[in-house]
Amino acid sequence: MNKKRRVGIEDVAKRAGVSITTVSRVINHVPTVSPRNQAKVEEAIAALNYEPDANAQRLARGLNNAIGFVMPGYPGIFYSFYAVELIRGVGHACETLRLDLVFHITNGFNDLNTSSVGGIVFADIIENRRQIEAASAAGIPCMVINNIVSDMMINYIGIDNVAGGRTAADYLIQLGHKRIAIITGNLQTQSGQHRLEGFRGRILDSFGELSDEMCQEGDYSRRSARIATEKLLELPNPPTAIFASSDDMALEVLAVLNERGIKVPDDMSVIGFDDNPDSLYGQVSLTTIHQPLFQMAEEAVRMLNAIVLQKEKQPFQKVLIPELVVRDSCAAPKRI
Amino acid sequence: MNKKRRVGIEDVAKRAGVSITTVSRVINHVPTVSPRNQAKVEEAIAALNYEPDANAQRLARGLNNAIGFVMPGYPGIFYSFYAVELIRGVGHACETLRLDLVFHITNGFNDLNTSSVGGIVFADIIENRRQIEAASAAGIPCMVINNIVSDMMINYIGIDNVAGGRTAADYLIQLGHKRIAIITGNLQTQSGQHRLEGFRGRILDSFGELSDEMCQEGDYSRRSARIATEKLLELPNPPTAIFASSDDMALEVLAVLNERGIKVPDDMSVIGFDDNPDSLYGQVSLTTIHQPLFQMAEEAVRMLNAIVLQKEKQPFQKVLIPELVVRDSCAAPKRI
DNA sequence: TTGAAAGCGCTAACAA
DNA sequence: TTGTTAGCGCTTTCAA
Repeated sequence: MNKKRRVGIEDVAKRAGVSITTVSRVINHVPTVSPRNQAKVEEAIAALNYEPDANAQRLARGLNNAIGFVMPGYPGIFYSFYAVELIRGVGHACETLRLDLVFHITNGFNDLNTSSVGGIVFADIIENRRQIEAASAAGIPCMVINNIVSDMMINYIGIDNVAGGRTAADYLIQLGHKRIAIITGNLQTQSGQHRLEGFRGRILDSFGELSDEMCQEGDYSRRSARIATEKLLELPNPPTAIFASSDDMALEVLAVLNERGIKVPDDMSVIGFDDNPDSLYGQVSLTTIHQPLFQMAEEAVRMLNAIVLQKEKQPFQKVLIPELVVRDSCAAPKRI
Repeated sequence: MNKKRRVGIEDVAKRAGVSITTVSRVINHVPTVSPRNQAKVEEAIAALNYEPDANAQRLARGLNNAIGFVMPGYPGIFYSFYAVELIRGVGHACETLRLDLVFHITNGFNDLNTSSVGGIVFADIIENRRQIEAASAAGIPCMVINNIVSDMMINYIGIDNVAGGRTAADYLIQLGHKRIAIITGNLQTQSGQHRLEGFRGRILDSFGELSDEMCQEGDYSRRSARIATEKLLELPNPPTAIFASSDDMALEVLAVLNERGIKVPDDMSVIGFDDNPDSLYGQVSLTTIHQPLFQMAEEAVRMLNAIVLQKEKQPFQKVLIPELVVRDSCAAPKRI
């Protein structure tokens, strides 16, 4: 209820002694304005401290320079390195492109206000498939981050988590490990499933099987990593290497090992996934799989914007390959 | 550029056989509509899958059901428990109040698009004083979170960090400690300054002075906490207790102590600040000072919205008191 | 190079 | 209880 009448385009026009059309031209950098008028208008804008009304512009233009960003609101999401990187990337891109960022944290069931944005970025697909379908049906371009979507014709940019899981297993096998365990991520998420799938595939290639005891289900939380690690250590024949499906979890694995006096990498190799800078500052720096979350989020916004402006055509689909980052937490096994 | 002509209020009116005004009334729950027309309009809305255009509504109403949320964009902000709690709180409140959340991560120098929001929440004041002044001058209600602002007539909701710092020192003194060190937060921030101020005040009360060596400057990063802890431990006469100005930092202190085989709380007491759940899962759970960040952010949005709707008058100013949470990382000193 | 005028999709007096 | 109509603040033809 901004009561006090804001200064409008008409005030500027009056002061500059031109029509509102000319003022509009100056605002929008339309070149056909005489230097003389240009200067007068600029003076007036500065003097009156005029700012165009974004809503009126959007209405008149029929397009929307805001993009929506929808994140699943499951508990703990904000404590993850993952979510925070995405927010940073999206935020940065919007800043650069001068787009308004309309943020939605949602459980996937409430309605999105699609009319206030030109396009929507969805971080992951969990419970919110319906929202994506509704937005698409309403003609709003959507872009899904961090999910490879094969059963819907939609724009996405994802990470090849199968390749990532495979890379982790491969590295450990190359080092000579034979008893390699995985602590999975949340298997409700595609990333959790795919990392396991890639890991299992590589293990099967070499050893023919991945035993149940070597496959502990986690959910990306530190707590689940602790429980899984303890189970692994209590095994009659514990693993010589552990692949934790996120750096956060790997850090907890490291903590448990440390508490029990098990040396890394001498007595146990640990590999993570994410390349979270937190994992650099412990006693041993963590070997991990790097995934470019920030860049992915940034590119998602840039491409979505191009699509909204019809400078790019749909569907835009891209898969990024995560890469091994060797640091200090893995070595050849001392025992077999 | 949502090309395809969306279904508008006129289409609904036509189909329902009423005027657009009546449709508008239904949308806005104006009670003076006959049940008969009400039903017809509702049918038409459902059939056409009509959704009102948020921009047009805002323009016509002259008010804005979106609020802005401005966060300082300094590096690392998103890795802090602090920032994430605020985002969660603000996000949740907007969800509840059905407000659009326009998110800005800013260095404090670029301009804010004030015209697209009804009010703005500023998380902290760092470099962005100018933005707050500009928005206020433009008549946009502002609410500052986590800062007690005495030199500006502005709405704020803050935390009494002086009291928090004092409480931490007091608890340690009560336990019998005499050599108590502080690792400060970023002293550019008010919270960093105030926690130090409160801590120092209480120390001075009991001991008359706080030596330089017992006061290590940090910046809320884990790295700075590590460096500070190392300095403290190398002292000829190290402290028996350490107050870290954030839980994140306290966790790093714990990590360093653990690496050196120093037992907590037997050989060293450690107290943090925040009440970050991460600090529950280590070997010792952290004694800390709880600050209600989530609630603060939520209330900020709620009050700001009330102000925008002129249901509450300005300035709204409130200070929350942080509280001691006793867990396992502090005990009476064994040595003096 | 400029301006008049017709909308953009909706709300809110006002009159009926 | 309903509909007519004048805006909200801007962009964009179109004609000059």
